[in-house]
Amino acid sequence: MAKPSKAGLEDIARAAGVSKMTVSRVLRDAPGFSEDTRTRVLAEVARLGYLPNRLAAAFGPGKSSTLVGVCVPRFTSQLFGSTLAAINATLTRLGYQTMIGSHDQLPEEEEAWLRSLASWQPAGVILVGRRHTVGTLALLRDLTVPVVEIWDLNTQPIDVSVGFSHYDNGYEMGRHMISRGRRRIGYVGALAARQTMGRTRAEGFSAALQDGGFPMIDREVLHDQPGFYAGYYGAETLLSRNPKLDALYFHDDEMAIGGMAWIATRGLSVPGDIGIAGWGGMEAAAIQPLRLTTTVIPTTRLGKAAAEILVGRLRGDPVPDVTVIPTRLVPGETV
Amino acid sequence: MAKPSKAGLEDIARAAGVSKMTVSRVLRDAPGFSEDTRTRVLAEVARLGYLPNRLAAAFGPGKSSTLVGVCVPRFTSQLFGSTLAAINATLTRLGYQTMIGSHDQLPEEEEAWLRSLASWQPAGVILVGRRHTVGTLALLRDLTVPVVEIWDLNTQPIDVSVGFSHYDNGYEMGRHMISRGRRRIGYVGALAARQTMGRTRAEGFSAALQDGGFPMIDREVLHDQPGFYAGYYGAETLLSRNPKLDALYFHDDEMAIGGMAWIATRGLSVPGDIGIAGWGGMEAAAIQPLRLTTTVIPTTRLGKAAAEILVGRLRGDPVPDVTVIPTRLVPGETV
DNA sequence: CAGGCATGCGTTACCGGTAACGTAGCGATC
DNA sequence: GATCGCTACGTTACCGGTAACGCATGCCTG
Repeated sequence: MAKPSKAGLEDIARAAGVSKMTVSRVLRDAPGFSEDTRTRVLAEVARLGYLPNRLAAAFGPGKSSTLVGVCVPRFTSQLFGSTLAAINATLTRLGYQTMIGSHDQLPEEEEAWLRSLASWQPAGVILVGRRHTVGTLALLRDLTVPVVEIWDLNTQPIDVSVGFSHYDNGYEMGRHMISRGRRRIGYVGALAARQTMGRTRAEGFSAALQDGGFPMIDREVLHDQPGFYAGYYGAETLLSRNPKLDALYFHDDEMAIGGMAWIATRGLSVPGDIGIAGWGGMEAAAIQPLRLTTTVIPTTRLGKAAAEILVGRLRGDPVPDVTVIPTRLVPGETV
Repeated sequence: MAKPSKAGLEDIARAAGVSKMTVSRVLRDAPGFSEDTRTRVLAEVARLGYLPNRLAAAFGPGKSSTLVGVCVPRFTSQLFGSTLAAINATLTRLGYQTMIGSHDQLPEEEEAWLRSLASWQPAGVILVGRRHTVGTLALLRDLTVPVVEIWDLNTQPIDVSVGFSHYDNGYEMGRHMISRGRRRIGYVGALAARQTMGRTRAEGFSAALQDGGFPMIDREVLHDQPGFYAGYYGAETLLSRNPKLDALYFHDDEMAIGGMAWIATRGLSVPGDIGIAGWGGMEAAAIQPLRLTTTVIPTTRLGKAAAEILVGRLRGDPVPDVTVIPTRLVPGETV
């Protein structure tokens, strides 16, 4: 009751009549102790309310860190949020702790975060995206720990990659639109100044339109963060400039819904006058009068897989370099 | 170029012709060195690409940790996400690192997270909410570090509190509805099994209706996570049971928007047939045809304030025990 | 000019675990 | 019965920083 958190290995050892090292072995389940000793030690651990000091464990030359760094673009996205939740839950369940950061789609911020993380001697790193600065690559090389690049599949990963191809996502949606008879197609994006994965989707989308014989008519990429209002405003800008467009592909579902809201104010009909597609499979689409045509991303599955693969690497298990998490284009009623 | 990350204080010391301790003093800007020495040391630090080992720094008896634990209910909420982003950005700017966790509105999960955090010897803790297990309280007492409770204002905080009163938020909205002539009022909530702050708002709301002479007619609190679809379904359930309700207060804006979507499918008009109010000031409300009546929460300001107050406590500055972040009821066109 | 004190360092010990190594006791083997 | 090898521990050193302390040197003051 006095000061439970102050008890260290030494205290347990004294109380159990063994050495520090034996207590350490019991707690880590390392070989070298009898069943009898184990029982005595665990009893004292419970009685004294021993709390391990991971700092000390991760510090020594053996460096048995249980710390994993995770860096996402931002905290305010539903998709990144649920991926993060899955990663965090899985790593916690497997006995690891996460140190989470965000980089706002700026590679330099990612490097700054990684530099800060490195000073905590992490056991592994999970990064969203595959575009990194040379400084980041050098730091990762020096760290010599497993690195999992997620979300945007990297076929030549630094270490291992888990995700899917944004290019293919865009390409698939482009083909889908053409197959539905759309001919005058536009694109509405966000975060124009950043190297987003939405840009990669737009490239795939554009290529599909080109290959299908109906090249993209126009695009509007805002500087804002993606979101409902950005979609609303983007649709307004693009359709005012090009009223004859018969389909729009948006950066994501929220923007698509925002775009449909603007279209509704103009008295135009979806999909009659104009077809709409989003991306992500976000919850907001659930309450739309029409089911939104979109690409569903299994965020939880992706996060769980990423965490498990990282732990596999940490344990030395053989893991695949590249793990594809399949996405699904779900045709709705909007194209 | 060889192995920059391997350089330690010892290496810098040797290269600069001084002792480890002097290098340490220079880097921490602790008194006890000349300007000349400083220049030499910093030159070697830059040349050798020295990376500090925070593990070692936080480890010793001096325990100068720069680690701050932050625990939020979940990662997939826009409001918690933007608060988290503000906390993280502010702490990073001030030279701290964050270790983030989630507890899913379960006090036991918060305790488990805190136990895990404690083993990293953090310098401070930020918790969302003010309901904690006895185990959590005991751990916090043993840790003897600053604790900032945010979001839900605690007038008798463990250490310090930054936030606003959810009860008052609800009460204010109750009065507002009555002042707008609403008389048969209902409530739609979520996460029925958890001690959410939405429940506190509902209590304040109910009290205002009682005090105003028009007690709450009915309520529907779903077990689901709050979200568009929960709002849709909750409105359906409640209004099917009680078709004569003339106003609904929702757990948050997303649920309110979901509720309006269901109402639209029934051909009812907002605010003509039924008044709607949400909570949070979420972005989804921006694209609604009608401006949603809601309470706007300054999440960024709250997060920034919380982080700054924590750092103030860490530096020993005098900080207020209780900091109120004012929220704003914004009457829209839906009540 | 002795004494006091600030400045600018170096030396030592230590934090709490863990790797590496040493060793006592005991049964099995040749 | 001497050797071997295994089990179940104890001992020691060490990780990389920092607090505490020691100690010259130079300057100021009475």
